[in-house]
Amino acid sequence: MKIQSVRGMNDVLPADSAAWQHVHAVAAQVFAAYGYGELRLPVVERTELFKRAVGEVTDVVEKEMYSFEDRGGEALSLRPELTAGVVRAGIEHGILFNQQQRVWCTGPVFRYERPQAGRYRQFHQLDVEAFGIATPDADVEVIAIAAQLWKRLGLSGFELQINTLGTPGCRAKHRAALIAYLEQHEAGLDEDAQRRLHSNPLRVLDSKVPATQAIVEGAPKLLDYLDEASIAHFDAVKAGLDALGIAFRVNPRLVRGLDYYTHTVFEWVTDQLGAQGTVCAGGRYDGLVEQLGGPKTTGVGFGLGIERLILLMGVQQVAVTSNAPQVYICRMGAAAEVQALQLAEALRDQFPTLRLVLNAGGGSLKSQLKRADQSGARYALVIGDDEAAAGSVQVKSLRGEGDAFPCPRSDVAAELGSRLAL
RNA sequence: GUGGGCGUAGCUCAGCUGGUUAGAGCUCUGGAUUGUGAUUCCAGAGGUCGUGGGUUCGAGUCCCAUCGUCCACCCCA
Repeated sequence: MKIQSVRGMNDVLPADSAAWQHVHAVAAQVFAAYGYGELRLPVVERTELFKRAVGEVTDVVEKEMYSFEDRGGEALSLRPELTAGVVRAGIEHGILFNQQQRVWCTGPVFRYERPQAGRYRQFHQLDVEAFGIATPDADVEVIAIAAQLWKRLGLSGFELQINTLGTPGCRAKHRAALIAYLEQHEAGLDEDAQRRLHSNPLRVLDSKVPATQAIVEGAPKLLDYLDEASIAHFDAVKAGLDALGIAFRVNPRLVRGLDYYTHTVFEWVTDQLGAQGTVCAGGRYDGLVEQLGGPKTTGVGFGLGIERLILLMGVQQVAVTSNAPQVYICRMGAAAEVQALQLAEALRDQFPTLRLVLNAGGGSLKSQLKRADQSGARYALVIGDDEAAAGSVQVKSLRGEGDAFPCPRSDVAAELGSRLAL
């Protein structure tokens, strides 16, 4: 029996890693452009952290966590999202006390679910968080970061959906009223809706079942429970997005699955990825830090699914910075092999960004050139007995830039430097 | 956890109502061209037909189980 990777946990092969490197490079650049600093965190945290942050009765905590006891009996979990760990670390190192803090984080997260298109058990997120800014300009900033990222990656076709959940107070009042209303009509609800009634009543509002929909029509609306400050906050977010020319749609049914959200919630959605169209999602979580034992401070941020982002880049065929070699050196004959070895190292010394492959493992010139071609290199350098004796190198274009020509060895660096703009 | 599709060469797949030795394309290796790739031609290598059981004179093909994978539901990035 061959040993395979764990279900839903995938390898990224060299042919695909260029896209990942591109995403990380562009993201790091964008986050820096907004003054966000990177946080690197452990993949494992105490299970208790996620129970308290994400919510005890959420699907993520109830049935999707990889939880285990370590040898010392500690209850630990592979992180199912990044925000909880970011907040934990922020509190632990005292960087959330009485100050603003802009941070980002990336890495693998884990959820035990059935894999499907755009959903995996180990997946990767980019996470952006702004702490200590209670005003709606932080909500706008965080959304703008995502928009900037799409712009720089060359992605389009998203719909930005936004909604407000108000304060925990109005949210709770609405929730109570909603549950009371739905309980009165429980018999008329479909099976799914009855199950969600207590676990996630806001989700019932989203039902597609006609009978349930009819009941939902008369249900208490969150909008009616929002206080003036919440409405003003939401209006300011919308105004900020308008000012930036970021199109959005208010979706009153937009509810996030994690308990900690307050006020603004948003999703960047695409219809190009099948059933899992949410690429980036987030919102404000003003109570979370305090709830985890930190100071009373606000937070707003988002999580972005890298796999979904990369799938979308494939669909939209966006250009990715190539990491294919630029030059491949073919060599045969004892003297030439040594000269080529020295030349390769000298070229790398002189041009730190040059991507150069030196043929290894021998082979006929024919087979070496075949490898050169398939490596994606633009030029092959050929050094055989003749060139070794003459102190020259043959420069050969593999991409239709004219015939091969001999070049004195001392001039090779200059020749490549100008041709490849090194 | 529920439902459906699919498991045949490294990859993408064909293989009829069960019937000799399981095929193609791509890739790879070698040759045509003593040292010139990508095009062309020739040759070669590469298979426990996912696994286990059953039916049958005979199973890649039918049945059962199991594992894997993909898609969808639930939920979510």
